[in-house]
Amino acid sequence: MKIGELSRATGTNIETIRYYERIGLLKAPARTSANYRAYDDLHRTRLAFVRHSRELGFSIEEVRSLLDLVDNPERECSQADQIATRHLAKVEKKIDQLITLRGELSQIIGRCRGGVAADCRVIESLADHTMCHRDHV
Amino acid sequence: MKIGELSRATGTNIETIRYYERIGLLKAPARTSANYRAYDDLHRTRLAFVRHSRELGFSIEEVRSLLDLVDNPERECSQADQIATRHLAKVEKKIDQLITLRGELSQIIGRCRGGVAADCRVIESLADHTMCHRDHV
DNA sequence: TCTACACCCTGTAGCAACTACAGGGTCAAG
DNA sequence: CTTGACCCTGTAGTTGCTACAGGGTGTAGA
Repeated sequence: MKIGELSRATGTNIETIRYYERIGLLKAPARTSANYRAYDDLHRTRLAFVRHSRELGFSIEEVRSLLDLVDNPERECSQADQIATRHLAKVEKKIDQLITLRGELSQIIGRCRGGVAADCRVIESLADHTMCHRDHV
Repeated sequence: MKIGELSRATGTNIETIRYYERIGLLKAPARTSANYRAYDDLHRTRLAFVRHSRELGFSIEEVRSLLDLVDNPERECSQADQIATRHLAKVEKKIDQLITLRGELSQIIGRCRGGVAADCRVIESLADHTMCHRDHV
């Protein structure tokens, strides 16, 4: 499988595949006589794992740790669970933050009654943080 | 006001203030004889506006457009409203995505029953996207 | 007066996680 | 024999900062 096929098979940008190889997330594949990368099914599986993990929001370093567990099946599963649990906590925190944000934003937008910028309630709200009812990060 | 005072007054990192000046978000202030930046209250207000906008998740370019409206008070307020409304839509989309993500993650985590990585359901789920009930980005 | 220390300056490099070239080589079809 | 699709390496750009390195300035105490 050449890099273009792997790219199509996994929905991953070619540059991204090469990037993953460069940072050591994917092992370097064999090369053809023309120096083209030649991938096999194991590479495809591994890349799919990486992509899926990334889609779920795991960082590259987290993916690296997860791949480490894949490569060492005798190790404790609890490590994977810990990574996932911590990530879930981050996601939940982010959701909370964004919901707060959404509240602030709709309040600010709701104040707009048209006219010129000089009288703009949106701009006024942005200038004056004390108008906010809640804190935001 | 020297940069350190402005930094404390607005809760902004000194490096960040200089960065904002470099990218033209803040106007370059006057300098003292020792070549120190000398800020006044207008600078403080402007930086507070920038910080608040950034806290609300507006991009630097969006902040730039908003500042443009501040500097041209005769312009239509609807531009500010448009920027904010578009941003709100982005925030709402992100919330939806994260909620989907949260669902996927808790499902994956819920499957963990301990043991070694070879039998790990978390890793299994990451390897096999087809187990997901919903799509994720 | 010396010196310690907090503060300021510029310029550049680093972070995450890619993405986008530039400038070349390879290979099969028409 | 040329066109076009594909591949290669290496480097620079993206966003929004943050972190130095290697200097200068200003003031308080010994």
